[in-house]
Amino acid sequence: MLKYALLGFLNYQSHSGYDLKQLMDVSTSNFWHAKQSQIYTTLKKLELDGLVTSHIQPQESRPNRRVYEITAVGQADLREWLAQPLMIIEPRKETLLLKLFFSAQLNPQTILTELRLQRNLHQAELEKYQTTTKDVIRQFAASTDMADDAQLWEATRHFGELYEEMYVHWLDETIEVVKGWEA
Amino acid sequence: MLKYALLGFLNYQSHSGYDLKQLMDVSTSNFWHAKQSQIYTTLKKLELDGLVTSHIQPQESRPNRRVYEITAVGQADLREWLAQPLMIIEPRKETLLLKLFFSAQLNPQTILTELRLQRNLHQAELEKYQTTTKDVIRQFAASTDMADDAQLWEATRHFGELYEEMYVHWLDETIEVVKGWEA
DNA sequence: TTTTGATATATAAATATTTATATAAAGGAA
DNA sequence: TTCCTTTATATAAATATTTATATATCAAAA
Repeated sequence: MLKYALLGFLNYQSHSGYDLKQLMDVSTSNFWHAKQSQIYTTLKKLELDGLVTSHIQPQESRPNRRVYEITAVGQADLREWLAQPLMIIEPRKETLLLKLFFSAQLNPQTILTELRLQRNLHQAELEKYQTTTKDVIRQFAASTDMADDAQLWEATRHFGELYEEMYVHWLDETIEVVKGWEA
Repeated sequence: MLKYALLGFLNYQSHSGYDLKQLMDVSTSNFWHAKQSQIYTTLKKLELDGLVTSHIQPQESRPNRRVYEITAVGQADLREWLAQPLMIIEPRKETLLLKLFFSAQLNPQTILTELRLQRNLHQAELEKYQTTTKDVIRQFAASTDMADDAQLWEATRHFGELYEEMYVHWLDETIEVVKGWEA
């Protein structure tokens, strides 16, 4: 699926692998992420498959960049994927829940330490969505004529906010449950 | 990480690969899932590593079962993993959000069809957590003396409920945003 | 009587992802 | 002047996961 994340960005404009990693880290990391190595190898494969082309862009005082652009075939592939409705619920993987599920034998203090640590992390993440991320999208929306794009990006940001709000709420509840064991 | 899901179940009692697949499907699928093939190959690897042992249990009128039990080494490994607090936020992957992020050029009707389809799926999933899943855990809690386990399982069930509630709410909101484009 | 579904295990092949490492140059900090 | 960070690409190796296929038996349904 990284394939479509890369094609999606390249459909706006050409980018190097390095660019694409930065873009994903600041925009899609809420719902899609990838390591640098996977991005480079996937771009290579996309080029082999004719969905993108690349050329070297020489630079002074910096290493040369390999810039990728999407082909007509790549655009068609992307459009087809986007138009095809997703018919299933994406299965989640949540390590914290897996650990908690098997933690009844553990010292309650050990569980509480973990839950409180996670609460801090998720609270910070929530605040990031409510401030930094929100501002970035607001400024972007004001500076371009891509109003529809900005509205969809805001929708994905809001998902992040609602998710972290829910998560913090659930952690608070679950902390209370485990606290009850100590009495 | 499937490793720890399997060790977690085997720490309660011995199971075959087939059992473990059924167990995961009805209990952890909310936050951890695996295909049958991955379960069988992972069990084989756990045995090689000395974390579990196995023996053939002959059956009449059914194929023989290979039953796995956890070793002392396996128990120690599991306990260490459980006691080690998770220090990061698990990165998510949500295909629907990835598609939405790149969908501004699409016909609004195409987006709305997908969002409404997803709304139905998530609403059904929400109701499953609120009824079937809740009952299963309630009955389990009433029938055993594993009160702490039951409370943690209920916590993971409630996560599923809160998540789907949030998801349906977000879909409703997002549907309204895209509806606004048609006017 | 044939097919379907449930019970059961196993492996091959492909794909996806992570971890680790190598290279290289500029600029700023210590 | 040495070290650290940022910019930039690339590959090897390991791990994780999915898809597909094969085999075998019994019971119930069509």
